[in-house]
Parts: sequence; structure tokens; C-alpha cells
Amino acid sequence: MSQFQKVFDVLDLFTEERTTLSAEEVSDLLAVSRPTAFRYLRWLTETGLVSRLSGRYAIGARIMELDYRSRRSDPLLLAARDVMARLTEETQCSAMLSGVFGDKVVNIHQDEHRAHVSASFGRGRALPPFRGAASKVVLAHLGSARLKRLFDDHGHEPDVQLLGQDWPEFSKYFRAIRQRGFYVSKGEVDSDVAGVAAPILSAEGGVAGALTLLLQLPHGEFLDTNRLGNLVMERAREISGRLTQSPMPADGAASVETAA
Amino acid sequence: MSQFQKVFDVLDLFTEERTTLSAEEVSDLLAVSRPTAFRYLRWLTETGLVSRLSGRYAIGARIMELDYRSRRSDPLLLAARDVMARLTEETQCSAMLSGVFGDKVVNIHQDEHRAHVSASFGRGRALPPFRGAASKVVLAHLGSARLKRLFDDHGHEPDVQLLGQDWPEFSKYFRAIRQRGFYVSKGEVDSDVAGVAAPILSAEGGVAGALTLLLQLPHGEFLDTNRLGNLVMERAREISGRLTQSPMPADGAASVETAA
DNA sequence: ACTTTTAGTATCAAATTTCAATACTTAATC
DNA sequence: GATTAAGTATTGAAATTTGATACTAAAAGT
Repeated sequence: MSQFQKVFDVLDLFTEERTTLSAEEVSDLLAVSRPTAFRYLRWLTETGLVSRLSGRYAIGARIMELDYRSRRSDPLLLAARDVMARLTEETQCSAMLSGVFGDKVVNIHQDEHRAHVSASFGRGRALPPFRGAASKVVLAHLGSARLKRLFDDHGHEPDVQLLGQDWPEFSKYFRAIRQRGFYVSKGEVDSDVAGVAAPILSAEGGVAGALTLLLQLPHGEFLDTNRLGNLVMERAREISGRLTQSPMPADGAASVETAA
Repeated sequence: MSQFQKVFDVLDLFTEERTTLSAEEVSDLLAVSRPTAFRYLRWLTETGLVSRLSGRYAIGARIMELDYRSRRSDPLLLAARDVMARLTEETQCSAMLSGVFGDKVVNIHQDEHRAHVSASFGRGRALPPFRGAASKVVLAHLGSARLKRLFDDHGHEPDVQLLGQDWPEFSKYFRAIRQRGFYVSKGEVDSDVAGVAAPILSAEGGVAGALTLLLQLPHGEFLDTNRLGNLVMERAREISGRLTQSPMPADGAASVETAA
């Protein structure tokens, strides 16, 4: 494992329950010597990734800055933003944009109509891989080789068992979604939220992400999901189009790949 | 310089003008050999900090995830959020929360009233150090030792010359702001935006950040900035109070420190 | 005033990584 | 089938990191 990875691992020690750390905790949790823990924290502090609050360390401002930059340059986000604003206007609902990074589906942007639908979404949130409209629509368009590999790796998990006991059943489940072109979930991620999602495709034909309309339940129960589904599909296609004829040179968005 | 720093430097090569990079470009820009460029990119890809798009590399999803976590755990943000929502409600204006990290003032959160005031703000944006209400209010409360050091380092810059030709004048400028307790800027950062800012103080007496009310010009011209100033000061004090009696154990927010 | 803790740094030789040069795979493009 | 582009494997030499120990400086008890 590279030095870099080791140092970076410190950042994963910060959780919602433990928002600050002492050098001793780092030393214990990573099983390194005390001087090394201080060294790692010093390096991280020098790059701004963590900040020091008199003996305790917290996530620093550098992350925010990098996120700011990525927000202003992400091709998918740039292609989608206007379309999403229009969609929330048309439907009076919130919309969510997700991206595919390796096998992960991550929330990229949320356009909220008035009040928040739910706090549990939001940019940067990794969605549960086998639950919710966005994830399912992405999986349905992954291509069977990658889908098979996912099934082999996660087939035993309860979430996956719900969709299909074996590979043929599992595969059939997603083929149906792909053929319909959109998917409607109810309470799969948050119990009081329904989602209507359609895939965003890249130039090469792979899935770049998903566009999801979020409906507050029980109000959402009474909406015509078929019409909404077609609308979301239409808007997602529009985004795909913009993404393909990317205005920036050498920035064509191909299928995105990240290490497992 | 540590290995870690060197690898992390790759991320700074991504700019708004150059949102993707090839391994060759990295190799050239950092003056390292080709294999090293690939190694660095591989390490960054493994941690998810960059993602690969068929031969070109872009900022990855990991940043978003880390930002998500920091958003849910930042003591300053947690203390301020509700107060800010109330403030935008009261004033029908947008509010901005900034944090101090070392000598940098960075935007942490923005609570928008209806339409956006301006796209140029936003979480993660580093504010110009000597311009705008937030920065000035922070500088005014830094303590004269740190302020002196800043003047020594940046005294020759045009932005600084505007505030005072020499140290006594410069110092006096900020003393006046500190005594008034808030500051009103007009078009200092964005030509069509005015700001009314007050400091947020930490338990130890240092500045933790600033609360700023953003007014769209020319409409903002006609508002009573004195009344607004007192209101913002009041709300900022409220946030300072919450921050001090931090609900989490071992998470007292002291003056934040980062390397230069 | 005097210990004791806590946070952090300095030194150093041993162990581990990284480095660049070169050669080698692929896979796509011509 | 040749050529280019993206990326990996192999090397020993060079640089960095590591942990043990010792040290400083400041705060907190007593």
C-alpha cells in the first residue's frame, strides 16, 4: 500500500459520531507509533485537509475548496443544471442528479423545490447500491458483464436477494427496468420519499448517471407516475445529448472508471 | 516536502480552464518522469480523488463524499444553520456563513432567499482576503499580532494599500471596524452585491468565522444598514453562544489553525 | 511553587518506498 | 500490419519513512 493511501486513510477515521480526533486516537486506530500519527496529522494539516483545534483535529477547509472547484467544472453537472431547474419548475417537485463512479452511485446535485424533501439526500451522498430509483436505473444500464460481476460479489446480501434469488432472475429484473426506460421506487431509501429515475447515457453508450424526481409521500401516491416517468426520461435524454456534444475540447465524458 | 504533499499537488493542476488532465500533462507540469505521473494518478484513482475517463483524468467523487461528511459534522455549520434560516426569513435576503482557516476565509454555507443573489459565492469559495464584508470583519478581530504579520506579508498589494499606506493607518482602519462590531461593504467582491457582516467568536475569544447578509444592489442601497448591522451582530452572537456551549463532548471549537 | 499531563517536536539508524530509465503490454487507430 | 497512445513491470540506486527514545513547552493539578 502506498504512503499516500496510508496518510489519506486518516480522513476515514472521521465519522458523524466522531467528528474530531486526537493524535493518540489516530495512533491507536491506525496502529502506528505516536510520532507517526503526529507526522500524518502534520502533513494533512499542511495541505489543509484537516485543521487543528487545540489538540484535536477535524476535517479542514481544503475539501470544501476542492468540492467547489469540482462543482464548477463537472461536465455532468454543467450539462444537467438548467434542465433540472426546468424540471423542478414543471413538476413542483425536487430533482436529484447522480453520477456513476466505478460501482458507486453518488449524489451530485439536488435542485429543491421550496422546502426540502428530506435531509438524508444531498451532494456527496453515496446511494445504497441496490435500493432506490437512481441506483436501480443505473444498474439496469450497466451492461450484463459488469452486472454479473456485481451479482457474484454481492449476491448473498439481503438487498440483492430481494431482487432475484439467482442470476437469471436478477438479470431479468434489471432487463425489465432497462426496457421500460425508467423506474419508480417508493420508500426504498427514505420511507417517506418516492423516486422516479431515468438514466443519463454518455457518448460511448455507458451510463454516466441518473436523473431522479423526488416525491414526498403520501402526496406522491396520487401522482401519475407513468407521465412523470416519461417526462423524466425525456429530460434525462436532453442531458445525455448535451453531455455528448460537450462544448469543452478534450472533455468528452466517457464511461467513468474508479478503482474498487 | 513529504511524498503525500507531492501526490496531493496533482489535484491543484485541475483548474476551471483545464478540467481534465492526461498523464503526460501531469508529468510535464510536475516535472516528474512518465511512470511517476502514472503512479501518482493511480494512487489518486485508488482513493477516489480522481477518476479516469479513457486516458484523461478528472476530479473524482471522493471529494464530494468527504465534503458531505464535513457538512454533517462541522460544529460551526451546525451551530449556525437554524439561525441563518431564521435570518433569511426575517430579512428576505440571503445569508452567508464563512469560516477562518489559518489566514484564509472560506465560505461554508449559504442560505438563499428565493432566487440566487449571485453565482459567484457558494460553499468552498475562498474569499479575497482584503475585500468584502466577511473578510474585513474577520481581519478586524484577528488580534494585532496576526494582523501585523498579514500586513508585513501583503502590505504591498493594491487591495491592502487601499486600506492603509502604512501599519498605523492599516491598523486604525480595522480597529474602527472592530469597535463598530459590524461592517457594510458595497460591490467589493461582486459589483452588484452588498454585504453586512458580523464576527462569530469562539470560546477562547478568537474569530471562528463571520455571518454575512447579502443584499442585491441597487435594491440594497435603500435598506437601513444600521438596523441590519445590529440584527446581523445579534444573530452572530447567538451562533457564537451555541458554538461555545457545544453539545458534543470534546468538540469545543477553539480558534482554528492551519499551516500557511 | 512544584509536580504531572498533554501536545508536539528532534534525532537517528534501520527498514521501506519511491524514483527514473528502460523495456514491455495492450488496445486502438491508421 | 505498422504505429501510436495508455498504461504496467523491472531494475538497483536514492530518498523517505519509521519507531524508539529523548526532549521541549505549555497547561493543569495540587
